[in-house]
Amino acid sequence: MIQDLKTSYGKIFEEALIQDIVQVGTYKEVKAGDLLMEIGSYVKGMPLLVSGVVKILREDKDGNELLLYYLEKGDTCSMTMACCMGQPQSEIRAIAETDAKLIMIPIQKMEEWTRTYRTWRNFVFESYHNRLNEMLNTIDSIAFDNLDDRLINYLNEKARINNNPLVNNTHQEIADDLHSSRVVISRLLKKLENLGKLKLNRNSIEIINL
Amino acid sequence: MIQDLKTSYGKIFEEALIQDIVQVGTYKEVKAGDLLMEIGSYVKGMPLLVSGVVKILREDKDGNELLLYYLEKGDTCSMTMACCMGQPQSEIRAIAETDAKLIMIPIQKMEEWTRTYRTWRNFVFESYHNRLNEMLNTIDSIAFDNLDDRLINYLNEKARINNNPLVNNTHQEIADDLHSSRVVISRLLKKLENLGKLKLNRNSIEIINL
DNA sequence: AAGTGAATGTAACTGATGTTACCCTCGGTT
DNA sequence: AACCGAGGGTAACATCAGTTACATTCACTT
Repeated sequence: MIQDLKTSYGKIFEEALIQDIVQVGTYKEVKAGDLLMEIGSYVKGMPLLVSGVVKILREDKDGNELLLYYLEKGDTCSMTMACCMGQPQSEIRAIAETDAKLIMIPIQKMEEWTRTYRTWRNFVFESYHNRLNEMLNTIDSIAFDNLDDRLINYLNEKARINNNPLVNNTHQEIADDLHSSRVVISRLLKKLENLGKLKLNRNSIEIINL
Repeated sequence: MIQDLKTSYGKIFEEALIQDIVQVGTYKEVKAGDLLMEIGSYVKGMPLLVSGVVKILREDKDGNELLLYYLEKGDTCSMTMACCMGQPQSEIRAIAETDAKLIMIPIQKMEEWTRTYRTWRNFVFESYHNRLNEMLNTIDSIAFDNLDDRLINYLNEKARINNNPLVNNTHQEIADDLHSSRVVISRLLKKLENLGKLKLNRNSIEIINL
């Protein structure tokens, strides 16, 4: 655990803080697809992502999802921090996009470290700030772009986080993330294929030039 | 200024912090419609809202706006805080919705007070947290609701912040805030009027039961 | 080989929203 | 009184996205 910590957070956290984290944090490995946090559930700890990718989802009244953004190495869940502010229940769902390793910090430490460690304070602020910016991007995308563009962005982002131009998802899964329907996504994907921008296979999509 | 401060922030800030704010803050009164912050502009200070309402807008590539949320007494602009994190330029536009009074804090004080004042630290965290939640609401609204519902919510919110069931806006202004078009808003408003939910006048809308 | 379910392709239709065009009315100005 | 611009009403149409329905293909099981 200490090795993972130093690799991912060694540059931003001071040594004493790293030691503290090792003391109170619990190491956790999760598999792709694992549910890390559910809407309405009580937040027990704050996750520091060491490796892998976690996707953060919002749900509408009918139970349909919408992808908000991804967390990557060095990120944490700002929503979780809310728990320290009298909002114990999660507003979002978190699912491991890939296998991932993370360190869970008991939420009681939040306040204390914010007081005592400058680097922790900065980390938390920066975290909030990054999440606000991601939310802004999400809003831009939903409010200003048509579905074609959102799909293209989605595929590019997916390829980026997995470091692989072959996107291993079904049309249904993509439709869920974009809060659309399978038929619509299939239609748009076919259009993009006809434009030579990608190649469709069963269960995967090969990005050519989006 | 000190009186305004105590009224709006006396319960959450300790006395010493209030004194500090009086020392370095500058008092400012603005008129409804005044531009407080522009996209791409450099952030000079952090505003503490003492009275009135400020609306926060996002803009698309064609220059059309979208209302993100309102700031009210006791709120501050989280986006502004970003300036302390190497993002000097504003991502949003802020316009006084009503006449408003605010206190501008030099951004250099942010770091210092975050270190020294527990109440300031909590205020900043809570601020971020509130803004994240408002962004979530905005996303829900854009992604999950149709325009009818967004319009209804908009009118109710407007009536709430102005404490007046008579909404003094043209259809064009509403269309701008909702990132729609005048014709569409007129159409929906007329439908709501026919349902007896409101009454349309020139330059204003009377909410009856939304 | 036949059966099965998931994934995908596709057509036809619907509904919500945006666009264009033109109208009228109100209030203030010339 | 005549004029004018802003605000608003409305029709006709276009477009995007969602829905329904059904066919096809593939991988895997029986």
